[in-house]
Amino acid sequence: MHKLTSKQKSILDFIANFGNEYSYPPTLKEIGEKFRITIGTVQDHIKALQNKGYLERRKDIARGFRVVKSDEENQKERIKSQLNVIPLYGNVAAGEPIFADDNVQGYVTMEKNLKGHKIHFALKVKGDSMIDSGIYDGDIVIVRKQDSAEDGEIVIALLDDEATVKTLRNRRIKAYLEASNSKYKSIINKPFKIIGKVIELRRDYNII
Amino acid sequence: MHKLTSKQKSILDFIANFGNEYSYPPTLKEIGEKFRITIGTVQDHIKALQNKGYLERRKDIARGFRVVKSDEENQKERIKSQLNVIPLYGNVAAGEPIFADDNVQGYVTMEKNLKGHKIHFALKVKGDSMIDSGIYDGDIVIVRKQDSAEDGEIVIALLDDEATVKTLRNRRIKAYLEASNSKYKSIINKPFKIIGKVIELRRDYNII
DNA sequence: AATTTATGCATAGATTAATATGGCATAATT
DNA sequence: AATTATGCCATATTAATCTATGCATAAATT
Repeated sequence: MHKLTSKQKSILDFIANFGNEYSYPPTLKEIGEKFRITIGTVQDHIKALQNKGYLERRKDIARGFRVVKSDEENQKERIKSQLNVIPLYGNVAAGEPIFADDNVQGYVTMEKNLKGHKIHFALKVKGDSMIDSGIYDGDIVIVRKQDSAEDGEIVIALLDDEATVKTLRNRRIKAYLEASNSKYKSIINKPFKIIGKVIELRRDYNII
Repeated sequence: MHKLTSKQKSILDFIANFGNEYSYPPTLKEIGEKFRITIGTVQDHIKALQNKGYLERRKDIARGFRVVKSDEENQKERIKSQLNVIPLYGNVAAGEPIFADDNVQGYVTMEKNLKGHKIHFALKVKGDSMIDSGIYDGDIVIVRKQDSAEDGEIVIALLDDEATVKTLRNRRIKAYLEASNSKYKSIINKPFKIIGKVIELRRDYNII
């Protein structure tokens, strides 16, 4: 891959980070002012960056830049910008509305895109009924809201008006919820409602 | 706070999300085309959004929009700004330098502050030797670099030039590494070096 | 030595985009 | 009933921005 000159790199960085302060890319003129060079010179640099594949640009479009590649720092910034901040709900007591604002204990960040653009939330796991699936008391599960799931998927279900983490069993005549702990029996004869599917697990170890 | 009409809200959303596809805000004309209204009408809507405090705009600046976010949005932004982007290393083969750039498989974000300001990295777990501690093959552990740890803490240790996840046992005469799986024996008579301590666990469930 | 690349200047012209006005109709609010 | 806000159009003007072109020099490359 073509390497950038230091001048080109600093211009690329400028373009990439301009949006942190404003919310739009710079114009040629603004770039020129920053580096005390004329527009014509800026054109040349831009052209070089395009040729080297670091920058895309829409013709005749004001501020029509798009940074394709960039250095590591910029990549990190971009990762940050693609994060989703989702609410973390605590233990939901029976009868309480699950998604009440009062229940928000904090916020968790997750990478979006990969996991579809549906609505997500996080939930703190209570109890050890899923221990054989490696989900422990106090773990945090990230959940995608949906009202159905496949056999074997770990779901959040509403049971007796309480949110609970279980494995969904869906293969026979009737769907039921299965605990991943031999101490617990599967829940077969109670009605339940699936509210989401677990897509990620987080566990914090206590730090001294 | 003034409430938005549905028209105003959809225009605000359009402006806010335009940058997801491009990397710059739209022009008045582009907004107009989207909603099949003329520029003059767009002007009116923009003015309304500005008056209500949802949108800022630079005079005479092409695409000079800036969506002013609600309180909730701002809080999320603040959370994002306190994130740390750390490298994710893959399985480190014997003899290879652990922190080589070539081994970086991606990046993971973590909330900083809480966990000290030391240097962190992430590692993909290979094998099932920690299964009884709820750490599975393919899980990602977030590690804080340090060269010692307390009894019972889960550490990343360098053993035969390979990075491995184990529980540190440190209570008797001699420290040793313990697997969390009855199939595996503890590693007592080999020299090892602690390179970090596991502070967080992440597990992705496959999404359909 | 010749060529290419990077860096720079200057300027005219074309195009894009924002602004300024004025007018009209309807719904919501006072 | 009067006022205000909303929602819409049309057009002329000004400002911002991009493009095209030619020229110059030093450094790196062939």
